[in-house]
Amino acid sequence: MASLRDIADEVGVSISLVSRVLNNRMGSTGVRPELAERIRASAAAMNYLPNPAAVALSGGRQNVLGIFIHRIGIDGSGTIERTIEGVSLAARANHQRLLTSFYTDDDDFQQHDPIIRKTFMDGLLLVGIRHPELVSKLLSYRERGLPIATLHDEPIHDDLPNAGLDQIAIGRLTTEHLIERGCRRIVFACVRGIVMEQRITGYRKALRHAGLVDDPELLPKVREQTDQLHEEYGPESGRALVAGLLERGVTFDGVIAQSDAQAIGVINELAARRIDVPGQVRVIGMDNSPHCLLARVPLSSISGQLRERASTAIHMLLQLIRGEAAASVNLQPRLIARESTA
Amino acid sequence: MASLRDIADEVGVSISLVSRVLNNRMGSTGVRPELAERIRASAAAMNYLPNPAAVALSGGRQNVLGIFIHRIGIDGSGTIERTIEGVSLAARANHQRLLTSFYTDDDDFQQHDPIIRKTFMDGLLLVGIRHPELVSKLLSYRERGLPIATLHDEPIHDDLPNAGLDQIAIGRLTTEHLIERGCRRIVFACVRGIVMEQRITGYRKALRHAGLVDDPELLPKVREQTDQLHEEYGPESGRALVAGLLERGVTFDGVIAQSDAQAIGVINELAARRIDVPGQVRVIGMDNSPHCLLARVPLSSISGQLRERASTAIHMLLQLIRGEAAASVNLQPRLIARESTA
DNA sequence: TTGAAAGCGCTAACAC
DNA sequence: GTGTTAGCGCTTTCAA
Repeated sequence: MASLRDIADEVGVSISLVSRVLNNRMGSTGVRPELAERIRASAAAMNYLPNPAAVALSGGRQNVLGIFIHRIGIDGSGTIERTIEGVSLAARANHQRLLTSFYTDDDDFQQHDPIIRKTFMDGLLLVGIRHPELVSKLLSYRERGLPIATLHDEPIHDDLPNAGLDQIAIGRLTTEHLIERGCRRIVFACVRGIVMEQRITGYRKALRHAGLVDDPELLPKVREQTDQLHEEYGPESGRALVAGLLERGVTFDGVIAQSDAQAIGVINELAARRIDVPGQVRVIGMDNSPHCLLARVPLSSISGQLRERASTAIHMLLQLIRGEAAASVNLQPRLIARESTA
Repeated sequence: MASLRDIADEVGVSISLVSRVLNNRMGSTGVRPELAERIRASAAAMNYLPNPAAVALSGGRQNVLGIFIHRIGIDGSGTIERTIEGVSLAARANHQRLLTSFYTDDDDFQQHDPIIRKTFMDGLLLVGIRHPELVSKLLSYRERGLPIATLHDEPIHDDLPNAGLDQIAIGRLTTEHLIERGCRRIVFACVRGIVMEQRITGYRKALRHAGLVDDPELLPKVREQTDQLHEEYGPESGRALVAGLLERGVTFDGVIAQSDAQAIGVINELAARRIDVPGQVRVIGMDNSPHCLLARVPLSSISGQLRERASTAIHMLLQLIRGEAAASVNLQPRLIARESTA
């Protein structure tokens, strides 16, 4: 574990000179190029790497980003997996270490309070479900100088930049896709949550543009008894949706589900009733999860671009840390067509 | 950001005393209880928390564990997700911060070489697929004093303790389960990899115990052209398996797949051939992934106990860090029966 | 029972 | 151009 002192001794110069050379912090003055070269060579030869604790202690950056994750997406959608991987890669590319932690709710988040400080991390990235109850807490961290960015569906506050997804485009693209494939009566499943309105806006836009009617019957509410978000997006919700529609005598030739699991529930229920997918009804899901390939009919879906969003979020956070401004952005989703909408 | 000096000033004692009191490092001597109390009270009031960089720099622990993850399990099996979550919870419970990173192969792992040092972490936990090529590298880190534990299917080296799974039990329990449900000719899919032999041992044990014949035809090799492990465990491998068996005229009434995705491929192919599951053939998967509930017939499976293994691995690593010995262990898998083996 | 002082490895202001 | 010095916040010996 070579230190600056080792290099200084070997080259025969002072520690501070070595530090300045290796950090390119020469201010207005210079170094003799050949000396600088010898210093760099020695550092390389000794496999020198700054002691992060010492750097941090002497007032510098830590090069540590705190990543706090709330379980997102339903089990198996791969959402967390891809997000973490994306964050991890982006952090590595920017020479940042990651301090990862999971939390389940706002109470649990508060437990982390002690370590949410400048002494533990340079900035904080919140991932997953928004917790509006946390806003004041978060703003107080920010007041104390800790930069914060989020990776949520929607920004949680104007001052906390977010890497989101264009929710209107999700509604529009999925609907356009089904229209293109010949659907005329397209069901758009409605779950609870802040993004639904925008998705429906996109849905309606596409309908209007194609000159199709916007029948309220085609906007059925998915209402599981439970409060578990997870179940509202699960396969059972899809089965119930189909059952409800058919019971009410609603006719339809396309279904846009709010998750892949829900879409698979839809497909399974249709199959149980001998309704062919995609022959009689086309079905599309959301998330482009690994489930898509395991469904009895490979499932079309729309991708949340999680790796890209993760990378974007990291860049935003780094901007904030550098003292630059950063604004929320919404990435564009990408539609992946498979057999279920063929 | 209160420091020891702030507390010392307020109480009117020296910094070193405060340090010793708060760390309970009084050696053989003592403090006046009431003084200790005042120090502790002051620390609490000031919301004091040690500066981790300073602690690390002055030679103490960092309370940072490096977690290096190789993508494991097939996409969507939730393996990584559960593992990370388990590791994260266990680390938090033990007041350890987590330094997470992903790697894709041994070359990529080497890229991390610079930060695999005592100055960045107290210990290293390797998660995912074993890379035997890395053993010498890992041992060299260990020589330099960095404790290492692994969370692999199999230990990678005698000196690197591993939190594994009883692979014989996997073979035995799945087979016993199918026998119990009345199966007499049970197919056991054979993929490549180090654990297969043990799983087959378990399979044979169960057969023998039930007095069933061990027909080599029932041990078909899954051999995708590709080198992608991922495909060897994917749904297509399951479809191909069934197709191959039927082509060869092999009769069977049970199938044990090596992953849930493979099992779903098996079920889908059987369905395509109008063979009823579980009526004519019972099928069981492995991993107890979220896929199980999305299959057209809810899939029985066997759980890899990832959260428990993660916790075990963290404890092992902490033992090593404390200078204690730690030995590899194998946890017991747990069978979850669902409709596909009813 | 308590305090003083050195040192962990680094940065940055200032002096030469 | 380069070196000296102080200091970041803590732990730990040693002295009182």
